[in-house]
Amino acid sequence: MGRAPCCDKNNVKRGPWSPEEDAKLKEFIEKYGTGGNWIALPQKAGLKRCGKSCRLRWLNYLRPNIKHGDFSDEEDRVICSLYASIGSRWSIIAAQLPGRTDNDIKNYWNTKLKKKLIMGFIPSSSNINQRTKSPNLLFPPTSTLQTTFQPQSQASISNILRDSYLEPIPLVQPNFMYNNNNLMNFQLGTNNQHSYNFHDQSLMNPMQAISSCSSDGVSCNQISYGNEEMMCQIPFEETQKFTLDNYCSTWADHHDHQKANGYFGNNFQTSQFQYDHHTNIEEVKELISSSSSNGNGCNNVGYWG
DNA sequence: AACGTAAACAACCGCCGATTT
DNA sequence: GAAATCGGCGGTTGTTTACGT
Repeated sequence: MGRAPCCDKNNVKRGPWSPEEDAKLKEFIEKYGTGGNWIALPQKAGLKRCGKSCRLRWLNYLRPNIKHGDFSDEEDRVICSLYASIGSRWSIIAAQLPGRTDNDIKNYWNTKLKKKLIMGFIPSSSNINQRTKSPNLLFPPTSTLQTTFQPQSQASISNILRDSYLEPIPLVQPNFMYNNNNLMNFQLGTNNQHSYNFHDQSLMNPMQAISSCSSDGVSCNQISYGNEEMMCQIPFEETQKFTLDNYCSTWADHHDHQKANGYFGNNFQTSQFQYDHHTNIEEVKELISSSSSNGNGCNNVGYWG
């Protein structure tokens, strides 16, 4: 049995939003909120729109403090760095850039940033060597990665970016501490500017936890921007296994293989891919151009690249 | 000025996971 | 436990605008 459509497509308006519709939607949400039900919202607000369409319009355009255009160099680097580490998880990337929407970033990446990268307009990080000196989860000094493919010629943009070009940013450079209960505190961020509150007593997938911090600007209650303590607690014994070298397979051991495919890429397998720290920017460029033919630079390695 | 093409952006589609019934 | 429902996400498509010839 197929899923029922969210609205009667014959009875809803589609296409660009008029200023009147925008005003109606904005006024309604500012007055009553979304009520946690986007499907019912358009009728209540007097709009002949699909609920999903209203949600998108609000999140991407009408909600307060949205920024459009004029991405800074710093934003460019954040986007590239995150893309390098997590791939096209636009909502997560957007969560790191206040005022930016996933749609905006996605469009920006697809239309401009990739080209900028190819043209060499994005400066590589000055502290790229520092990362190789400091141990952390996702950027170990030397490492093998669990991937679903091996030939470097087919490596994703992400792997190359991650390894050879861009600095890690706080999201992917967690600090680890142990508390009295042999639980590891997992601190994301180095300056308390961006921190996360999440708690999971099991070996967890950090990306899954982070993804719960959506960029919707309405429901997110897990991101904090203050000095709050934030932690992700992982049982001590699990931290022994918590390295990039074996993280994927460890995670897969604790969860079903189907999910592993979801998190680490389709047809997850345990063969290893030694990645080359000396990959140069020319290869990045090549990969960008070659990956554009399959529509997604990180198809092959799922969330890790 | 008219046309064609590329770029940029907004919006839609369909799938997935979580939650509710 | 199964089905229905919903929100969220990423990929794709459609439309508008800018630019070149």
